[in-house]
Amino acid sequence: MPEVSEELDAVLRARGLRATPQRRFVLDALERLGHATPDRVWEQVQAVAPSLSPSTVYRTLELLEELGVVAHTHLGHGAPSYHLATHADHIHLVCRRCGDVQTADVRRAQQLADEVAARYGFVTDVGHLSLDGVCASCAATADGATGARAAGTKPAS
Amino acid sequence: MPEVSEELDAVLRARGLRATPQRRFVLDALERLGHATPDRVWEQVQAVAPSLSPSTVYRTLELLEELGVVAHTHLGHGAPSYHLATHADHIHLVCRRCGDVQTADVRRAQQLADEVAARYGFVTDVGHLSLDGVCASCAATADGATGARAAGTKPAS
DNA sequence: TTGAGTGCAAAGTATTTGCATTCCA
DNA sequence: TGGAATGCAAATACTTTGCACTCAA
Repeated sequence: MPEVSEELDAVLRARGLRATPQRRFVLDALERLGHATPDRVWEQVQAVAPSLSPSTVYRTLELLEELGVVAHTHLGHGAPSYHLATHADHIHLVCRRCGDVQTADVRRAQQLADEVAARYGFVTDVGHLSLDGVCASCAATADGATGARAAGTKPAS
Repeated sequence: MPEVSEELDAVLRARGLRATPQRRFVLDALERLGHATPDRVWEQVQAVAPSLSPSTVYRTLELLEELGVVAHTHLGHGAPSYHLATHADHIHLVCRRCGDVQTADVRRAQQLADEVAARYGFVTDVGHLSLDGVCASCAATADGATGARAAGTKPAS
């Protein structure tokens, strides 16, 4: 039994909102996926609740975000990626070649945020930080040197 | 007379592509704007070429990116933001409250990229780096402490 | 019981694509 | 002239919204 669902019930109760199975399904799916677009979440939820509509996924994710249970980032192309708020102590490395997203625990990210705060007064949300680039396996596959720009005329992003 | 346009002609010729006025307009607009969404570029271009269609803006930006003349990042919500490739030596600070985008020259960004490369083999494109957060003026306006999450139920992003 | 929450379908918004026409090389 | 590039409109993808029905409290 996922602990997040328990937390969810508590948070919802605290706000006088209703704990519905749909909301649990969406949260469970997201927990299982780690990070995912609304579309992927919907796919995943279909397995346990075939009638749950995309609208509900969008509405639920928005609500969960407002409640501070989940957060989202804009990785690559179009769809935003959601993940548990408790899962926010890392940054995302998004490969523009294969579209893969890996997480990284990087201390320097905080140093960067600190510097930006000191010099520009800008308060960075480190949890939403994502780096665009090329992952290790893609860099190995393609001809590392020259290919970077010329090779993929149609990058993932 | 913008120097970028001269460079554009050269780059296009080198690839056997045609130098059309539309392509110059798009590039000029982007140069003037600094960084902008396809939509904003189109708006700007309307002033000099009212008949230029949105499709052409999209196609041109895609081409220019492939040519390495411009680059894009995903700032806030949906629309990608384009900027000149020569303009890539900075990172973006995107305010989720007011949507404003400011640029910052931060040395630590490179250090962060270096650490990620060393530990994960991930090659970061520092030019695409953007930080999500709250800008100085917004932080000052809203109640800085508690309000961060509770206040704006509907953040810009 | 009763109104918050859901499902469905229609409406938006952003971007892409097909094709006939235009015009750069 | 000949084919690349454009403009227009239709097509897609993604997300939001209106409304009647359902069900958690």
